[in-house]
Amino acid sequence: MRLTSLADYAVVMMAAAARRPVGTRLSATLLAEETGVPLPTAQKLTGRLAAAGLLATARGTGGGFRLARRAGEISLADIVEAVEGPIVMTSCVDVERHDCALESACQVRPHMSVVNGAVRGALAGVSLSSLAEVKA
Amino acid sequence: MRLTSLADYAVVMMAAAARRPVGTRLSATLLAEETGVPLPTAQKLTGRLAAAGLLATARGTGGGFRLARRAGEISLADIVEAVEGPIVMTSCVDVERHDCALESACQVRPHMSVVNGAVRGALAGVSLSSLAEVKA
DNA sequence: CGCAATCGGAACGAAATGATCCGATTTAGA
DNA sequence: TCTAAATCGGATCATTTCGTTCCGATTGCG
Repeated sequence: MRLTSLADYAVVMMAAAARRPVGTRLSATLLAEETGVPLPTAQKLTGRLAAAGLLATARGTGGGFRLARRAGEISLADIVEAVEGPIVMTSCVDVERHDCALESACQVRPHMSVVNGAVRGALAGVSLSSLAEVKA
Repeated sequence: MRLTSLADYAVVMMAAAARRPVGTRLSATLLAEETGVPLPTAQKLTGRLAAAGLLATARGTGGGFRLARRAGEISLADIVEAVEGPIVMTSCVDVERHDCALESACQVRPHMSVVNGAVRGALAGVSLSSLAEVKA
């Protein structure tokens, strides 16, 4: 019930990126220095974030990346899912993975879907722009 | 952003226990057979749940355990915390663990507290009695 | 045309989780 | 009172995932 430090780093990096003026050219090195995240780890994260469509990348010398969408259009859930994969409380909720010992007799599963939606909603309700604001 | 299978098992076991009439004498063996959870794992879980005050245990031949409180007074958050420890999204939220690279300059932390509360609230709002109900 | 700087993926090591086993404690019955 | 069965409790070991690090592919500039 805690998000991995990878996801934690990703959130901090994205917030730092959102604090820059839109269109600013960013690099993994820059964000690593600014956030204190180890450079190799930052590179790994940018890769995942780009693969998820949250960052638009450009290779080459003058390359780098920028936010693919406005900060207000990116939610905390998007970032977490980009790094950790789908948000699912239990494997029961995952699409077609019947490894429950009780199979269909499991009475808890339908409730889990509700809980899952509530948790995901809590994360989806927080936009990156609000995270970039300086104060609470 | 997913709870461990240990916590998953614990929820299923507690739900199975809540479905029994109040005061019924339960054992780890019984719940293991009913839920399909491996017996040693079930024993480990009952230990943690008892240590958290969710189960009242009795040793000896006629021993076993029962719910320490009414099912309506036990929330999903209680179970998860009993197995996984405190619910904290990031280490920042944890009490006095300043290992953030940015230390106090981290602008994201105050927002995390809000998110943390929202997620915890989603889990605390689900009681064990509702989980024990047969239908969604 | 060569060089520098960047992203992208692959391999390694470490930590935590999950499953298993054995010992300590307690009560029921003889 | 003593034996014995049944339970909880803690300690040990394999497995998986996470986290870090390193190296190759690609692109733009001099």
